[in-house]
Amino acid sequence: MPELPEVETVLQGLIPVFAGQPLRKVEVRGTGLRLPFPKNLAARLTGKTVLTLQRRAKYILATLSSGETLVLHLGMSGRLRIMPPEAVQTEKHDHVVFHTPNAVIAFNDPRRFGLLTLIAAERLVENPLFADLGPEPLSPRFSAASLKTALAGRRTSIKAALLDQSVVAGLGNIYVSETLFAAGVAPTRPAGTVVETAALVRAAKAVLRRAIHAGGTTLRDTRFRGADGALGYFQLQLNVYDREGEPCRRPGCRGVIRRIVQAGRSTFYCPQCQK
DNA sequence: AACAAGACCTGCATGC
DNA sequence: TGCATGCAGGTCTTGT
Repeated sequence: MPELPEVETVLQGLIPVFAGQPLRKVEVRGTGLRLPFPKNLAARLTGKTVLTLQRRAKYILATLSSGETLVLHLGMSGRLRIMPPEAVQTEKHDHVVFHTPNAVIAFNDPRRFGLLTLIAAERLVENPLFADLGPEPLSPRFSAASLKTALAGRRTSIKAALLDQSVVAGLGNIYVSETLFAAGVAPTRPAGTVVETAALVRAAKAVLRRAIHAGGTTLRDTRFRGADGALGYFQLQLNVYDREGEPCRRPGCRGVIRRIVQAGRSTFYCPQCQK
């Protein structure tokens, strides 16, 4: 589920039921996900109030009245299931369950690539999870000039470079393919040779904004019925991702979408449109 | 320093 | 039906 737009969608759904709320009870099942859970996790959360909620890259950050920040990453398969207190259901792979006065929120993650930890707020930026993150793609810090600098001298493919969270923080496998298509850049080009950084930056911002808009629309009316952000994909028209063998959507283009594997991951592109 | 490959997990679709 | 294979929206570690 989780690239930047999906995380943003989950965050927007979480804010009304989590921000400002006291954690009356927290259930922790198992010993951890990608990283072990912190010691005494349930005790350190119980009775604390969630002060603010924000997103950084693909992480959700909840500052707590204890001075710690609850850090959440959805990995590949993480979901937050928001339930009214009178209709709580437990599911397989529910790892942490938060109880607030108005909602019960379950962090469910079958593949367990997700992450949930606590970090002292003043030490957040120096934490290894965050220290090397690049600029937020929707911020002015992600610009043609900054991308040019980040790509300079790099011989890996532009596809792999844009997936690198230290180059830009939040793009994932779907939106890198969509960005390269929108910018007309072939995914195999060595990153350091790509001069179209202005086009790439413009494309990435546009693709992400559209995706956030689509995801947000879906979430609004499903918030209490298993909102999971994945629904957003039903609304967003993808131009290349998962469209191998299908015709290019660009008007007048006779190209057929191809799938290749780069750094172990699928890349989709139109050989006619992307040079 | 930068890069590709492997590792971590479970679930699902496909083909025999 | 069972079984094997390959695939999945991420990121960290390993070895070159």
